Amino acid sequence: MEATLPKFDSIFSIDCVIFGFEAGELKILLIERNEEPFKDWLALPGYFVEQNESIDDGAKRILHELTGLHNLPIKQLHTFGEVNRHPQGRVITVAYLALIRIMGQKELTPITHYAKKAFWHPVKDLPKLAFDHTEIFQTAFRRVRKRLNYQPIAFDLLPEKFTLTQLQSLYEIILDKKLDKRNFRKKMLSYGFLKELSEKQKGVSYRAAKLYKFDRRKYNKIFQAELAMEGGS
Amino acid sequence: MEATLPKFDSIFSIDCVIFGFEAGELKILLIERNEEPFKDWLALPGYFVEQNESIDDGAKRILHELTGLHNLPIKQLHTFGEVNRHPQGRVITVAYLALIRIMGQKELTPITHYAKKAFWHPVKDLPKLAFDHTEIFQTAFRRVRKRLNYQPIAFDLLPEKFTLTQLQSLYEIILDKKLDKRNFRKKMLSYGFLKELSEKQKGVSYRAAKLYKFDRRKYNKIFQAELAMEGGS
DNA sequence: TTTTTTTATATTCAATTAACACATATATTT
DNA sequence: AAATATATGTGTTAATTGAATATAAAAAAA
Repeated sequence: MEATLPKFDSIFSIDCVIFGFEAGELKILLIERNEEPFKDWLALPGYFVEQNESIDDGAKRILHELTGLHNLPIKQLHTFGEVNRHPQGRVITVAYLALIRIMGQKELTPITHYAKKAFWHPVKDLPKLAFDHTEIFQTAFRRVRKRLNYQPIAFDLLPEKFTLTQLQSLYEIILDKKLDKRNFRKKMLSYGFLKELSEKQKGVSYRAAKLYKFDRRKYNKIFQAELAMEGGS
Repeated sequence: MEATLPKFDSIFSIDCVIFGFEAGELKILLIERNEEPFKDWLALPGYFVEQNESIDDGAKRILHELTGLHNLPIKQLHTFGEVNRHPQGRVITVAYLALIRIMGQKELTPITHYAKKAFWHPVKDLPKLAFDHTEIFQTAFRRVRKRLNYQPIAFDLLPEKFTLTQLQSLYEIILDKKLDKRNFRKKMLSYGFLKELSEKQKGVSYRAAKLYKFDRRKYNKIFQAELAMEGGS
């Protein structure tokens, strides 16, 4: 566990691209490295996989150790295997992706000393990252952008209760284009998986908007019905 | 290169799911293994990556060595990293996927002795494969099925000149459902990337159908135009 | 009470998709 | 040469979805 590479056994690593949404901005989780190479650089949270853990388990462990966050719903993104992507030797990294809700400002506290700190950084104006992490991030962002069109991933980023305007603005940020308010609301509501609450937004200096919740149970029903229709055999 | 695992350095492997279409059937490339473990079993073409090659390059090399096929247009599919997926130790495998045209019955001839032979096997009635290769195949097939709906991958499988009926039946096989002939043809032709040839089908004992070609240049034009429209910024 | 700001809502038109049946061409058989 | 068998090739309508567009109502602040 020192700054040099371990012997050339099981040189797989994991790197995680974790998206969050806070203060109207899309952000990702970064760490400041405390180890060579790229000491003091910003990087995606990542480290080596142990021999006795699956890569999925390893990804969860590493993320926890570097950020203090537990058991995030990560999914595999892509594996990066260029020969010289790591300056000290051959390291193949499996990138993982998650979209999560940034909770109240709980501090992110690395448990290991490989990271000096962990923090949320806006996706806009991302600095140059260690290794090929900029490329990994871009792959992740492209994936998210595509997936937003056919999966309900926006609700993983929003607070539990949200207004339609907040939802729309998240779509606009990720897709990087303006959407028509009337059509957006009509379409979203037509799916039938948004539950209108009796509560309203608070603390705004203008007309308060209704709050909504994402009803995952209903979504699954609808989605499974579709699958069954298309599935055949 | 013996039957035991190499020392525990660089234990990444590659496995390839290569789809083809022949005699009206969807098939994949299999090898018969000539090495323990799983000697004599059927398996996806796969082997270990060298330390000095990228995983993409490794995949091409391995596929060539095991089947004699050159430079296939493979793309990464998914990485499988369960701890016990290989009985002799920790091996993480990166699966690759390609869809190709099965040429005239050129023999598939393994160059290495790791495989006794390589051959096309129908996707229907696939036997139990070595390692977790059945699971890898299923992941690949699901991916192909989804992708068929928004990518022109059918033309990678068909011969250069094909009839609309052949095209439709390939769709029906992959999606495992019947499609309406009139709607299918109307839609396909409406895209504008199919080029009608003056030739006709030969050797059939009924009215011969027109032959078509996929015009990739036109497809790219259309597709890029769409991307530009959606892309924003 | 007036102003400011944002929420909330409907209609029309165009485009796409889904459902549906029969005449024509060609090779084969008689 | 005529009849038969088989797959090709084609259009219309109805239903659904997507795109475009403007204004009144609610709430807080001045």
